[in-house]
Amino acid sequence: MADDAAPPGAVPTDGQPHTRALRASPPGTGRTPLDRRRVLAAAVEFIDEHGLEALTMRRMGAHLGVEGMALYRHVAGREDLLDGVVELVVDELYGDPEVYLAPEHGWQDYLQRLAHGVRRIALDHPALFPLIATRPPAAPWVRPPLRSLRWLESFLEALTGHGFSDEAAVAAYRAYTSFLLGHLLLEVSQRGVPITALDDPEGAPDAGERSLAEYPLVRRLAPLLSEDESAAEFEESLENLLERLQRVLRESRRPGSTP
Amino acid sequence: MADDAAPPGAVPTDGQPHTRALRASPPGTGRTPLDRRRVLAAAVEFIDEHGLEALTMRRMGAHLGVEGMALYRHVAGREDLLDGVVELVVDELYGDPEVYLAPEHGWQDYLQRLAHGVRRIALDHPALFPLIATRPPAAPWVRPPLRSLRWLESFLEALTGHGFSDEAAVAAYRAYTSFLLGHLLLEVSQRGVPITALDDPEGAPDAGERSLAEYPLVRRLAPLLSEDESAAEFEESLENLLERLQRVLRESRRPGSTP
DNA sequence: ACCTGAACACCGTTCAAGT
DNA sequence: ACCTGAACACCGTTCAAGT
Repeated sequence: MADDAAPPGAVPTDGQPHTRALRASPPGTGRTPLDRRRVLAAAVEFIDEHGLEALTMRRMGAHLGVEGMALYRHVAGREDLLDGVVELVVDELYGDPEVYLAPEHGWQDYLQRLAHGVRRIALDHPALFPLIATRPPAAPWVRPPLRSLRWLESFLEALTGHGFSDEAAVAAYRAYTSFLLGHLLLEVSQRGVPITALDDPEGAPDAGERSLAEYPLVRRLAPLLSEDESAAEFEESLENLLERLQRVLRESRRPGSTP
Repeated sequence: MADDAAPPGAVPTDGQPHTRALRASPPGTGRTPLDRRRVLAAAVEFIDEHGLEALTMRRMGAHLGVEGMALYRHVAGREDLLDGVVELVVDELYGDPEVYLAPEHGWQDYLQRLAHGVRRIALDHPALFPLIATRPPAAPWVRPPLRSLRWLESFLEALTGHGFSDEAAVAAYRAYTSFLLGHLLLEVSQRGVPITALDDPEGAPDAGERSLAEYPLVRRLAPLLSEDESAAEFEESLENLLERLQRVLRESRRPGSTP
């Protein structure tokens, strides 16, 4: 990611010429050799641009200026490629200063920042989010879209560290992931993932537009239904979830029942 | 849907023998000819049994005792097959007496019955639910897992008919679908969709089991994390959502602010 | 009317061969 | 060390031909 430039502030005395990586391939072509990271990054780019179902090993090769078969040196196969793509994209979270940098402002702040970080990823890669949502996780107990033991650990740490019981922390993890998954999957699909194929047969009158006569309420509320309040709804549902967790926390702290 | 039986109460005088459909194919084989419905039903069966990625046109043909190419007479192609499968499964809801039969017991009862109906579908067809969740809907405004204008209309009718404002009804639809989608997708994927291929290389020590040393909290909470409280969590989140909607309804009814 | 066989373009994947 | 070319098994899909 950051290894194509000299370390910032380093004096250029280590004798590594800038062009080194560039002449590993047939001299004159000036193309740096592939590696797993570059293949995955190119795949993310490709999917963002053309959608998931357009991705074939051969087309990925072409996108990288190489035959499709060359990819097998860097990924185990198509499935592994997709796993790697999901991992790469989700790992953006670790580098997101909005999620990570801020010091300790309590568990609510933590959940807020994490949720917004995941949402940013979803909106940046709408065509990829269904994959993030549905690929079987690599480790047990991990629930998409938080696809790693590392985030699970971090999540549990944040909550138990702020007074949540073990049970409450686990329940919170489940409720939180459900919320993120449901909301973001629908938000992303609503934003119309790029027309899957080249099949937009001109001004096709939207298929169901005719049958709208049978659904008078839908027709009457069409203007409302067309409004996109995703962002506000996300904030509101998230707030609501946090309040619910807050309540759980308060109640678990005073085991009696009187205020 | 219900046209394979005589109308209820009709006298059997229309002289249509039971065996009619059974002798349309090569005499002696006794196989009734295909139709779209049967193809779709067989596909549901096949996916339930072997998983999504095992479904190819050729294998579907074999499953029906026919060459794969024969299917093209009844479905437009693989994509259309999958669309049809999703539609067929979701349409089970219309025939579900637990969802439909009961008379009017208010909007909360309606949302409860509908939610449980959708959950039953998800649990009956775990391998299919990701498709229900992610296939682009046929009509605008429709949000999975409620994949039809008919349910959207019914939903809006139930809420506006019980005092919800247009805005509140639409917001409720969005919150409700997000909840169902997120919860059920995770519940279904947690139940371990059948091993995708035949690749379960013996007692593979669960991949991440070794690295558990790096995640002490996860390890400590492993027993809790392994518990499956999906059903209870579903009920609780649903209750919570209904209470939230109840609050919205109350507030919209007395536009002032004092109780 | 409904299905089959052959054919086509395109897949994923393997592997010997090139440089 | 890294990529290419040829090959294989399997796809989805079309269409003329069978019954």
